[in-house]
Amino acid sequence: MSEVAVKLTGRLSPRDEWAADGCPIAGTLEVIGARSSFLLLREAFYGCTRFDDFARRAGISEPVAAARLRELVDHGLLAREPYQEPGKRTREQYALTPKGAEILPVLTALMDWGNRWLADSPQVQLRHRECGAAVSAELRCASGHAVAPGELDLVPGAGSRRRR
Amino acid sequence: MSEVAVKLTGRLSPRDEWAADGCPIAGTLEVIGARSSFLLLREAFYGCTRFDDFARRAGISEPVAAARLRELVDHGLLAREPYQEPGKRTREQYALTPKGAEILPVLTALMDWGNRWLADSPQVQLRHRECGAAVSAELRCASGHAVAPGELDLVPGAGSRRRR
DNA sequence: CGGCATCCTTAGGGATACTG
DNA sequence: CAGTATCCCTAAGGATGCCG
Repeated sequence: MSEVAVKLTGRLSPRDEWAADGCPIAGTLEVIGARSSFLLLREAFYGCTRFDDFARRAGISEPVAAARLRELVDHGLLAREPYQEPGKRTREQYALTPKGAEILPVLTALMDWGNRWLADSPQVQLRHRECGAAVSAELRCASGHAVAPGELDLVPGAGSRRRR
Repeated sequence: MSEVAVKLTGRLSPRDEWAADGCPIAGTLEVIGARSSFLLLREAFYGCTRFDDFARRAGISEPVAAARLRELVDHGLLAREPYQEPGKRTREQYALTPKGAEILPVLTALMDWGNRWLADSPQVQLRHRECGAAVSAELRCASGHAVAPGELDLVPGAGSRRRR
């Protein structure tokens, strides 16, 4: 069995101090790493806004849904907002913030991989509304080139600046 | 606070039977959903091959590393292979398979989000070796268009066919 | 409808010590 | 070096029931 040439070879090896929490991947997992968090975000993208729908469609119990939704709100990925349909009482809804909306590539990449490699799960595709073509999360550089895994270097330090 | 226009509006709402395991996202999480699995895969991309390095650099204990590595091997994301440096004894190494290599967009998307939104984690960037530009996981359709979140439709059914 | 309180089970994960 | 064995703790999560 041959070795797969996908390592980010070259000058990449990060220092050992990169243990768990000193890395943006690990940091992101601290925020959305729970299974139910992924599922709730999935439902948010699917259009869920109400508590009951979140719990039912994500297939998780209400206490868990309540806890995770609160976490997501506290971390600023979802915003809880009152809304009122004419003639009805005030209700609460959960809506994605820009910070939460940018999780979409993560979910898309997970969906892509599942579609390709999991034989027992149904295929689900995102499509570009204008042209109908399948959408996936692919590696691109800022210059617009499609990037293969072997063409990557890993560099520490400042890249795009943080927003908040 | 205004609503964010990022829902995949249109004819998207999946049926309720989409509970946890009937979705490629949930399916993928069944395979790599544990925190330590992500971290081990991260290290595999960073070039780790040996057990000790996996455990130490991922910052997890040996028993956990052993359990997760076995899972990843069982699921076909890593391959355990004997290798031998000249004049030394045989050793085992873990190498990414094509199935495992395709997790890279997931990790890249997680890294992107952490770089942008987590003020307390160090910035780490992937760069395109040829041109030096920053690499990210971005949404593209098969026709090559960059796709904004609001331009998406979700469709069930066959997309790219499974390999194995 | 949108939760919270309580109780319980399981899975993830750390520490330590030991083996081939 | 590459694990295993044991023990224990904590977090994730389900079930049920109650409340404004």
